[in-house]
Amino acid sequence: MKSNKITIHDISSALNIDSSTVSRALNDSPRVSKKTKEKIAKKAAELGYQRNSLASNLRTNRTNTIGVIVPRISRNFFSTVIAGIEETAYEAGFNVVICQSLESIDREKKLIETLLANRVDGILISISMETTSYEHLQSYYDHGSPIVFYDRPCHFHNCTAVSIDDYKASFDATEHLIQSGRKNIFHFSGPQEIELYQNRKRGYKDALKKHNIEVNEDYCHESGLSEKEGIKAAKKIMNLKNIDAIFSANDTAAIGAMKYLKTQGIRIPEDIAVVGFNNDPISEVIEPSLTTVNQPDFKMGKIAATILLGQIKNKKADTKDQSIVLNSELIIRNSSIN
Amino acid sequence: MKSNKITIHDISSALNIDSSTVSRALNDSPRVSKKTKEKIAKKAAELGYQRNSLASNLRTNRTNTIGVIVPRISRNFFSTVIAGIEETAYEAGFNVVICQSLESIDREKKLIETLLANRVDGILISISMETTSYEHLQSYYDHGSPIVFYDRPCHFHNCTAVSIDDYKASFDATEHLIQSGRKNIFHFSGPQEIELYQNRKRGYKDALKKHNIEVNEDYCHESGLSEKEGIKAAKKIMNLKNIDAIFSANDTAAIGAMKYLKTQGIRIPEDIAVVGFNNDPISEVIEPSLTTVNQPDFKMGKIAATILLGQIKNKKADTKDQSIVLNSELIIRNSSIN
DNA sequence: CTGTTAGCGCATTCAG
DNA sequence: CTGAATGCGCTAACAG
Repeated sequence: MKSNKITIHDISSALNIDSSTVSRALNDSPRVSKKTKEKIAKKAAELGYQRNSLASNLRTNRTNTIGVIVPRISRNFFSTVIAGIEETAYEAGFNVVICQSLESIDREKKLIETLLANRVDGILISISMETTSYEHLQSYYDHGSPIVFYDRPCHFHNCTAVSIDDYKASFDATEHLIQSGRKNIFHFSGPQEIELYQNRKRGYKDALKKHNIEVNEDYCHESGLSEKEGIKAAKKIMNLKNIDAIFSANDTAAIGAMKYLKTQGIRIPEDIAVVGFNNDPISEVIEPSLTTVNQPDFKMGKIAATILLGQIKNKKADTKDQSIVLNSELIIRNSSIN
Repeated sequence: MKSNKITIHDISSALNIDSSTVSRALNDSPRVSKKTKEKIAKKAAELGYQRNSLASNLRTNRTNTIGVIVPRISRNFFSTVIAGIEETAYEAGFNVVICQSLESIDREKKLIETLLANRVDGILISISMETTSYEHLQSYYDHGSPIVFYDRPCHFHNCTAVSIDDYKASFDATEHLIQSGRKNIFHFSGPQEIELYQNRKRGYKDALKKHNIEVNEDYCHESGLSEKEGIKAAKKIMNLKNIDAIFSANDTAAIGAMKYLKTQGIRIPEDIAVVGFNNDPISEVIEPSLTTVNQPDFKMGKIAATILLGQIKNKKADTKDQSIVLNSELIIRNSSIN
């Protein structure tokens, strides 16, 4: 019914202590005696006081909230990253606002504006697949609040980016396929405007080169990362006839492809070996023959959040780490290709 | 660098128009002439003015934000509900704060407190599996802001709940199994303190009764809804020996069970037919023999959000709809059990 | 249609 | 250690 209209003034007058002291006590300022603090805390509880964070935020110009922009929360990798971010933020007393760009640059722009308008103290962002320039981040950056990129690396001023070494992971994955006897390796890739996909493709190509395998551009399928796209790519593979392995930038696409290939009587991994990127647990359950580049998801969230919170605290310190690279791990699920 | 310190006063003094008029103009009040509005809009753009919503929120005691509590964002059903909520809210100019309870009542409590502290204008909640009483919602409710339940029905004051008819859907699903010749139907259920699971179990039992099949309590497995639990239940089924069908309250559990059963040489659906609840798209792809109760997810989000926004607008109107029931649909994926 | 006045609830100077 | 005074930026009476 009636909103809890208890303010610091109510407890101030009830106790005959000035509201400024009450404010300090409630914020656990060292400048208030323990005794007074206790008295105030007790009264506050008694009256059912709840701080009005809107007022507090206005006054301090801080919201104790970080914004997280994620391409899509339903993707397991991202929801696990979010779990890591939340754990870290909650422990530090920060709130988390999660927004999904749905891989759309327009939507991403709007979200940034909204987060700016809501004065979040910092942003963690994994840019959308459509994002190739960062002007829309500029206004936020100018505002002075920190931005940390995760998963999909970016170069924007000297903002920190937390990611794995996509080049190396791709190189290793491709080399793994080569070492298990494959030569005609197809690659599912994404938009080359995005650094992540560039790096992965480079890793793929360089592994081929190292082993003196000719790079065939027809073997690279650039597209989105849905199961549907995986199926489309698989059809392309069927037409090529001689493909004996797939290195996919994404599990979902890989699963779609495998599903289709199986319907065509292809045995996996015997006929075509598959390595996917991103560790979706369904792949483990459903496609035990899918070898996977396992990315640190939860850990990535924790680390990215920790860095962001650090930057929020030392507003001044502009000595930001340029980039943090985490290790990934190749999980080989089916021994038959070893 | 410097935060955009442009306030309405800056544009007020630049134009020699009082700040209150500026405020009105910026809010598109009908009480300001079109001419003045244009002049103000132009100057605002020129100076790069951005409203400080913190101040606005403090003044109006509204945040134009709704809170969404969801058990787990990674579950496809929920992430699609969220998509529906977001679409509706964004169109209406509202922000959405998504929080996951992770099925924990403690966490749910904290989230409610946080949302209350952040003065969201309304809450959409699908209660956690641990939630059997609603005291923790009381403080929020007392505050006067509306709460709408979705998916998992609740009776809390006269708050609206949007859900499907779980009883009927379960009845139909079970009857479908019976009509395809099954008699020993196992049921994966959840905590019976939760209305949703009660309803589903009732539907299951009543369908059996209607067809004069004895209800065997040993055939009901009450537990969480993970794949792991599905496997556990499947082991129980193997011991029972005579089970020829499963009606699961959840796709994920059903998939886990199917996976295990297959490893045991059980053919699905020939030996054991399976119906799952919740429409996880992976089930369609991966387990084409899994028949599913298809719930309206996106639509549910849209409807729940629309109702909540309506209640936020007509603060006074306490004539809340008690409950909204949406239709579900049985999607039969494998014709062999018809 | 526009200006005047007065806070929203809190945190932070500056005094003591 | 505590009190008095001030204003964050905006909006909502109330006038005119």
